[in-house]
Amino acid sequence: MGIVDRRKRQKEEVRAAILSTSWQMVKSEGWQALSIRKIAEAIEYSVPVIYDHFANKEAILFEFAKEGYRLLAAELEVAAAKHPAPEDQIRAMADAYWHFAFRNQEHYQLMFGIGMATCEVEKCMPEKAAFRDKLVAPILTLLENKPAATDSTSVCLKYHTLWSVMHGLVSIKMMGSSDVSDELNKIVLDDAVNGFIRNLKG
Amino acid sequence: MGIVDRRKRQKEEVRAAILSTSWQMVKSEGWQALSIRKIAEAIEYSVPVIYDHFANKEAILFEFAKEGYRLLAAELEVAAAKHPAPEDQIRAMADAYWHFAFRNQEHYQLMFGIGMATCEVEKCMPEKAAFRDKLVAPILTLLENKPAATDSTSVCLKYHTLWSVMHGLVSIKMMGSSDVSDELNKIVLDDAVNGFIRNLKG
DNA sequence: CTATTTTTGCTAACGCTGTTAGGTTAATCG
DNA sequence: CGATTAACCTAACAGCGTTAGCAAAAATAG
Repeated sequence: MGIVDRRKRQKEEVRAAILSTSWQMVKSEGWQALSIRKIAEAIEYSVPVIYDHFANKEAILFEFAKEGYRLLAAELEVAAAKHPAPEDQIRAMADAYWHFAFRNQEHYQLMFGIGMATCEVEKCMPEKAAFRDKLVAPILTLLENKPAATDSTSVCLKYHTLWSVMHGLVSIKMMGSSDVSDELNKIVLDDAVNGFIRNLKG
Repeated sequence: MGIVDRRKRQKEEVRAAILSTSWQMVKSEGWQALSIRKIAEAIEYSVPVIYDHFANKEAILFEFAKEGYRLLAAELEVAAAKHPAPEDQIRAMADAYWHFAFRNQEHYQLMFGIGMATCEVEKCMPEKAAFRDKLVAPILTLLENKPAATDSTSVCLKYHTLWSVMHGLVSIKMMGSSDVSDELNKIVLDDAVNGFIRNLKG
């Protein structure tokens, strides 16, 4: 039954071509410029073929958001692995988060920038949970040293605070409404993260 | 010369009708659903008339972003005026910011949510400067008690940190990817703001 | 009061967009 | 070989922002 295998393989190739072409477009012209018709032309297929692989345009962009979460989680992993102390892990991860955001602006915007129909993201996007776990780990370790604060609300609370600080800074810088230099922005992040850690230790 | 006056008045009325119709649409269907053609139909004019009042669709939305900044600045003003101590002012303003964001989601999204072509916003949007000044004031007061830290970079840095925390939290909640209850979110904000103030006092 | 100019508003089009109904061709299976 | 199924395309629908060019109405000038 090699025939059906080849068919599947060929279909997979078309799908991959759609994604790779799409990504090129997103990278070079922004996600708003992505157009089904342009994709079709680039892959040398007619328009409806694309709908055999993706429900609609958003589904294509959604794929990149998922990829973004995978990439980010991997980079956080690497950053944390370089340090034994949880506070250093948090600092390193904040650093990694910051750099990820600006080295992968398109990914970042697709992950967080647009409403994205938001079908309760965590449900249809397990990728996001992995990212969260990476951040939660060192917070948990730090809170364990401080008894009576390891309950899940505290951890959840602190994780949310940390993420907010990072995301707030990134998105403010990204929307360009910040007339502030890159260095200063990095200092702001470090300052905020240090404040967070101090607050965490009590 | 009453004639030219009436003309101006009538033109102003059309402009106002465009804005009011647009705002209704944005409120009820989201800013992405705003359509020049639908506006034209609602105000019972033909499509090109709208372009006599606004350069393009974005210019209409831009108007609401500006309005948002005016509203926000006013609410921050009121919140701060209720407290003499700068740290309480910061807390009150964070609270006001939080509530503004969710009572005025459409405004908020237009202010910060979209790239908005971002023509160096502060330049073509003096409204934003007023908002910033409101946040900066109590920070400045607090830093004055702590000598050798009143330089403008510090103030700018702290303002950015505070704004980031607030905006990060708001936008994470707004994108709906947060499975966290409202109360907890509010606690996170208070926690973060308290951490910020503690860090500020040194 | 007529003639000219200015303002005002419209129709119709251009060139896009996402999405889908329906038919045709090619390949596979019985 | 004939029937079935999968692949694929053409063409259209219904919308979008934007603009060129023209008609009508109003205001001004002679």
